[in-house]
Amino acid sequence: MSRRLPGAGGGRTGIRQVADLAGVGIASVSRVLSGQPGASPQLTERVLAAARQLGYAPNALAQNLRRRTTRSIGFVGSDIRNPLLSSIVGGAEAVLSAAGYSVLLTNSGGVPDLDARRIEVLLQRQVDGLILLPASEGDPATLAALRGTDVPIVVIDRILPVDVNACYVFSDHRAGVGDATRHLLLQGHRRIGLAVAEGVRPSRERILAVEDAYRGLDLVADILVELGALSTERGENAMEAFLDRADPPSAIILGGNQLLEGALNVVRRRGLRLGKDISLVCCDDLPLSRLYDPPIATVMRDTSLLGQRAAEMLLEQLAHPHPIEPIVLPTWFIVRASCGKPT
Amino acid sequence: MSRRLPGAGGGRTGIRQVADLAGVGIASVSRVLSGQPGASPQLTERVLAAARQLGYAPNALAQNLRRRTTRSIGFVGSDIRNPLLSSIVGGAEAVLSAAGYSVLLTNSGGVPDLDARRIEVLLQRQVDGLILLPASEGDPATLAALRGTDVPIVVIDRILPVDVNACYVFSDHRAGVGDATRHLLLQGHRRIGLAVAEGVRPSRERILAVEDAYRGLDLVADILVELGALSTERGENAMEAFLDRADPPSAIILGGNQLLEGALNVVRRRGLRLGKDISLVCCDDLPLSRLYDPPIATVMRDTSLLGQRAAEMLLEQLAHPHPIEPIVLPTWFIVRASCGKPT
DNA sequence: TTGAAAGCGCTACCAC
DNA sequence: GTGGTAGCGCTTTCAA
Repeated sequence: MSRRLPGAGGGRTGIRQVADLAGVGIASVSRVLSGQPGASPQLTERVLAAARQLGYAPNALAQNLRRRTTRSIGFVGSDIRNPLLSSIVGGAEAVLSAAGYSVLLTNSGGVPDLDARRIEVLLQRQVDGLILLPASEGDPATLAALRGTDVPIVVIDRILPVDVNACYVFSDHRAGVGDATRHLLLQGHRRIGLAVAEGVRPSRERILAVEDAYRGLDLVADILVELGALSTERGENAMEAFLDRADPPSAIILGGNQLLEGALNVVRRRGLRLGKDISLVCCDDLPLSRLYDPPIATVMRDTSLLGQRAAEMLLEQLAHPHPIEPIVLPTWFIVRASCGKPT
Repeated sequence: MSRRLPGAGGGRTGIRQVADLAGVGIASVSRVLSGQPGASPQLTERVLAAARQLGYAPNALAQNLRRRTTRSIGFVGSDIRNPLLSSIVGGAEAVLSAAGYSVLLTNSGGVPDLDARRIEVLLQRQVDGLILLPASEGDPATLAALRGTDVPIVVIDRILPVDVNACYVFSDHRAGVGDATRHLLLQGHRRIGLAVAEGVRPSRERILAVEDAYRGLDLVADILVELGALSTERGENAMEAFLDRADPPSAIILGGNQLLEGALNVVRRRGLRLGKDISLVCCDDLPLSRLYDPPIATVMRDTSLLGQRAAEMLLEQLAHPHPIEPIVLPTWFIVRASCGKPT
């Protein structure tokens, strides 16, 4: 029994209305509008006219349910407010939307448990794929959620257990931090402080890079590591921890731009001269890093590209799932005046 | 042992499988899992057990199609890479996901035509509502797309024609810029350069605020306005345009943090001393603005709050559509050393 | 209390 | 070529 009211305001305009107005079957409407071959010019014409007249747009929900694909992907990150993440998201969104995909964005705020929940929601929503930059690499709930699905997963700068079946896009943190460390060592620094996040790949790589650099110059590694979150406060704490030691490092590498502001606060507060009393290198850029006085030496990378590559990799997997080698994108060190010789 | 092997058992686990395993009808499964009253304890128990055993999660697509609501909202912005936008998105996402909504994020890159397309896509995807921060206020395609829908729309810092039927969250740009201008005038500045984006509410408000400030002090307004995009290059151009004049302004207000880096480049290149040779105020913060030498005087606002309020307003409209007054959130001026007396 | 069945709006198969 | 029609997986009457 049809419950469509006659005239305006009755039912929403669906494929049925278009078919009626054009005087054809709904199958034909579907075919024409989805550009499938095998419709006569005049039928095509009639359908198009009717659709235009009604301002018809297909209900993606129904299409998706039927087609068993949503052309949407889920992005799971910790905090979009972080310029790093937003740049990655921006890069990924550009590629994905150009390919006709929509991005479902979730923010866990760094709470692992939320990561898991958000992933479950995304999977319920039948996303076709996932791009992940989780706060932690080992959260059981997150891993369980991930193991329960078949959709392609691309992970950025994290390593998940093999049974999760993900693809990877990494930054070559070793290159940039290695160069930075070598520079510091050649300047004469012998004890280096390293403040990094806990339990994620970039931190491990950075620590290894520093160690390697010592070794490469036949020096005995003398490294102080501060593990913790990535935040302004943490930047302050770590910096103070380094400087309060009886044997403070003469150079410090910050494993994240979120730490920079805090670290600089401490430097100022203590009246230290950057590049003289203490040398500083920051991983990842900030808009004014280059213009700071003195300019902040930085380990750079193209974060937008990181997102783009992740998206491309996902699209590839969507088209044709297959095991694939991780992509490794470059980082590079830019010497600036925040690094100087030790006193 | 709840994980199903791929391919095992034939069909994906749907409500049907749960019903069969529990030996009940699918209607009962639906009722139990959506927490509707009127199911006996033992039925509930059986269904829950079966669902758990199969690792069943309802297909949100099917639910949404049937319920005619998706619990998703679309966010349309120009560039998520802009810290301002990412902070707004972050605030909105937090509120929305806490309320059970997902966010579909789109980035137009500032191309008005893309704004329109993205909105159409979101509407096809049946989002329940829209949060907009469009690049332009007057793009015909965008407005047409917006007029074609009934979903609640919340617009941030833009004004759309009344026939679009949107709700608004504004920043009180006049307060902050007014205070900044008064400060500059009281310092003795008489000619002020203002670099703002073209054709959007914040720019109009800022111009008015500057004019009002002159008037309030019984001064004849002497304002130079540079209209354009918001980018580093534009910051350079605008700054050069101001400084190249025969009668350059002694103080400059930048209507967007995207302009700051470019403006500072020019200041440096020309060897000008900020706060002495030229005074500078920037609208919206950057992580290192406060630590710059000299610190950058800034018109502040809580951008995350902007996103939160927008989200809350949308949720309100979702629950109960009704005309509602715009929300206006504060901005405030923070004097810093980049402002000084004119020479 | 429970279940069968009618769709939600669409695609794709199959017959004409 | 074209148009019925059977579902996609779910919710929600309605009847039992």
